[in-house]
Amino acid sequence: MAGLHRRKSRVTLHDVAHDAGVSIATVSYVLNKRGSVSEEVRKKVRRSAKNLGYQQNRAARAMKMGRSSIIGLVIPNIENPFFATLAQSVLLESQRRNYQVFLVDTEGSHESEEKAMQGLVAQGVDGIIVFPIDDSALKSAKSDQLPVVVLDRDTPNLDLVQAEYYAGGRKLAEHLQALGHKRFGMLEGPQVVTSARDRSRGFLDGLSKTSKIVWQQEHPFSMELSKSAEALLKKNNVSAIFCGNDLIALAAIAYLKNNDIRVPQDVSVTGFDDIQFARMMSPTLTTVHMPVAKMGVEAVNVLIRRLEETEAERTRSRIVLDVELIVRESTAPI
Amino acid sequence: MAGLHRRKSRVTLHDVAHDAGVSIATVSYVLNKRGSVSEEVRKKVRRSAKNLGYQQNRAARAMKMGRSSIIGLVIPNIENPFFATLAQSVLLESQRRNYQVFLVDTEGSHESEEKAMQGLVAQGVDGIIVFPIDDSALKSAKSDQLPVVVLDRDTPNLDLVQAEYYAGGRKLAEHLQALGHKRFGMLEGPQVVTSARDRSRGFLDGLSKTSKIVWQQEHPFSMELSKSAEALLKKNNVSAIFCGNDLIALAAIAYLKNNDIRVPQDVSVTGFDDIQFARMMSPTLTTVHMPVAKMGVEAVNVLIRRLEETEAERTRSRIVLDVELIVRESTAPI
DNA sequence: CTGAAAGCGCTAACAC
DNA sequence: GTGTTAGCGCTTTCAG
Repeated sequence: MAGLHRRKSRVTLHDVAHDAGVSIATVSYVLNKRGSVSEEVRKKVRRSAKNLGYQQNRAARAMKMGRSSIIGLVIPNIENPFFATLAQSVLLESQRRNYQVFLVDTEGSHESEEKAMQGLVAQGVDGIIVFPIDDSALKSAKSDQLPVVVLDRDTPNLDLVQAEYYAGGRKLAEHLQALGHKRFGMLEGPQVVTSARDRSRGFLDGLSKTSKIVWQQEHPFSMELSKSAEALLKKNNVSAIFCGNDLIALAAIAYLKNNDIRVPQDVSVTGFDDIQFARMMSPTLTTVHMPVAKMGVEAVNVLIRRLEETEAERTRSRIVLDVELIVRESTAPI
Repeated sequence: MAGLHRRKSRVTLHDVAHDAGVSIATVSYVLNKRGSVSEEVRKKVRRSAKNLGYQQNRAARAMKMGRSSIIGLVIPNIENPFFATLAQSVLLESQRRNYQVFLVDTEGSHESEEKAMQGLVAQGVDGIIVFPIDDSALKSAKSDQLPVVVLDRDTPNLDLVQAEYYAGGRKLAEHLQALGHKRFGMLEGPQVVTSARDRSRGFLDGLSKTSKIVWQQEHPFSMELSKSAEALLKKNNVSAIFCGNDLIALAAIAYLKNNDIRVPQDVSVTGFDDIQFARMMSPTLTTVHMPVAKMGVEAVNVLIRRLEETEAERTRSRIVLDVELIVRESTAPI
């Protein structure tokens, strides 16, 4: 049991062939359900394989076939529940379809994103699904080298899966105005990111002329509230606050409460994404539900379709999923 | 740009060798900093490699070397922030040390855990880090086939990294009693899991004879509160509630508040793990801080050490990390 | 219906 | 110092 740990020379096709008294080619045929092998030999081979505990050497197979059945998934930060859910759905769908996935967390750094893409190509992945930090070029995404599916950020020439951010922003504006709100604060996501920009645009476009943006500030998609954001919140001079995502909203609400500004009595707050926790916090969060899980599944579908397509069918896919306004407790009539 | 997507036959050693006018062996030597090659040739080779955009074919290398520089990470549920943080630390540490990682999410199913381990071995990973669903055997963990590091659940013969659960439980008991609490409810984690059992044991052992457990119930490590748990909470007949982890605590608090039972005025609640959100909710959560990130790093260290060790040094490592009581708002004097 | 054999791209003896 | 070469384990064409 406590034997040595170097990869023990595993059972190979050769061993199985020898054991079954056939050639390695035959074994390969049987195991891959290819070619025509008599039922009799078939059984014999299978038995030998099982007895010896044969396991295909994927590296060898990958090398021979030029395909590894591995896909790479690159995301900015797995600690963000949004990405956790996304990763989970990509993982499960991939497993279901017999692909393994290399997960790379870039920690929001362009440099590691760059390196990750390179690294994955070197590793011989068949394709990559990437949720980029922001819209900046995505230089390594040489889609001519291998298929790349981009999540969220629209990138020329690459397959895309995203959600209706603009519509989501509008819905929030309409909802808040229906409650009578007229003076707004905005803690937007980084505007260098399309999806954040679209949310803001949708929100702003949804505002009527009687509504007013009292203050507006960019904020990282994170729970660490910036000093300037705190200063703005403290002013307590708006009746509703639009936040770029749920994490920002979460942080804002916590801060407001600590400063004796009640949510939603004194100020309404909205999020975006609808992470798991949005409905567990208090007050529960009014937000826009993102079809994260579906995004993951679609991304895998698009990628695998691309991997298995013939050249003729090449046409960029662009999948845009619906979002939904989820009204909870953090917003109330003025 | 819109070229075909089959893996374009990549630049190989041979191409570089040809371009540089040397043999492939020389190129290999240069690129792997092995053997002795004159500085002149060295430069020439590097230039050619760069020009042609050479990228090592890892599959071929893996096959030749019998080592893939890939490690497998198996966890029950990446959506649980605890595991997200863990995964992140494993990912980063692995990347830092030039290993890629296959992440597998077993969704809490023994069957997929089993399959995952098998699959990873087949894929040719060098080693596996696994956070098992529970203590049941972990049958596929043939540590004689490749190194396996187990997180959290103590498993015979396998390297282990875990935390001081027992001590954590005790600290909670002491803290609550110091606040004057005497009547307790327990929403423990699944007792089939050692780590959950240890938390409970620690808590119970930390109680003095004047303290009383009014009710005690097992609960999955999740935010979906069970009906029976709700019934218990509703009774409102205890002054403090021990929860198996933060998620349970989160759900319990939300439920209590919905039923007009105030936390901590009417009842104190404690969690375990100290996930990111524990300090963002309201009330902020008193809990036991788990050194998750450190666990991940240690696991990678142990695994890689094992991968690179010579047989002689084999000795099972068992790393137990300290935990820390974090007092926040969800607990108060009676 | 089955087998022999040619590589996939790479590393590392071993020659020169 | 540098090149030749033998495989790693597998798939697949081509003979038989």
